[in-house]
Amino acid sequence: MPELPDLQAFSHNLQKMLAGKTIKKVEVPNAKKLNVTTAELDEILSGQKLEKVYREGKELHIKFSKGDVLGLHLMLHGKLFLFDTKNENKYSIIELHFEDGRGLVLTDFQGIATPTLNPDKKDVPDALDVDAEYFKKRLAKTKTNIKTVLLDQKIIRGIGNAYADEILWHARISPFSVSNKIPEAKLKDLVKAIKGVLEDAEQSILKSNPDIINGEVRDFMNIHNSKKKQSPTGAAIIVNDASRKTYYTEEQELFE
DNA sequence: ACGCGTGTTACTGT
DNA sequence: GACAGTAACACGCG
Repeated sequence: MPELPDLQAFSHNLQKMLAGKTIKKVEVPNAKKLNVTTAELDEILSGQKLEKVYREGKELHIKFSKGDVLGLHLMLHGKLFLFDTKNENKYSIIELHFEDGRGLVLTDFQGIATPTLNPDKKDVPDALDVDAEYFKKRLAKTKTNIKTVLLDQKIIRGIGNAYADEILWHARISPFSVSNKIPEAKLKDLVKAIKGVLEDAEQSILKSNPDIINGEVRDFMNIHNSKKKQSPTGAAIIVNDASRKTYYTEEQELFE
């Protein structure tokens, strides 16, 4: 469930709470897709000091003193918890035990959240780094609708279903617009909306939940919000009937 | 109490 | 190959 602003808030707080701690042991009760063996992971990380936690696309990255990085992808339901001495949370995927006795656990009842040791560098830009020029070039031949593009991690990393709707409303672009029909000026609005919506959301989350490291806060969202019937400017919010719901209004221009 | 929600991969079909 | 659509993963939550 967490999207980019949630992950951004988590990384901020994990950094505050965990930087400087040294790994005593790593346990991996359930990570089918981990790219190294449990023994290798424990061997490599044990003794290293946790230096930094940051977000890359939809992953959290934990950087250690010898330069190794542990990537955590929370997928739909991954949750992080801190614990004293022993993890009591169900559905544990991976546990980092620190020398002071405390620990960090990633859980996922669905079992699909994934840790990765030293994930490959991606050349796809992060959502907070794109500019209009990039979109113009990248979308020139793309006929897919713009919402699908925002969700495509091979084009732009970090945006999920809920924030895609929120961003497109702010840019006043219909989610069903054909990507290569969107005029350049509108692509500029889109880039501004991406940064504005995502950065404002992170601030809202940290303001209402200063220590958050899991879950999600969505009550401030204006469009992708089942409790709201109208946009802030008074237009009726329309919800389509697909498996991934799209929320939008007639205020958004359709390019086709 | 029961239906909704979320990311990714894998697959079919046009 | 581009693009659309769907299922599966399986439970917490209101």
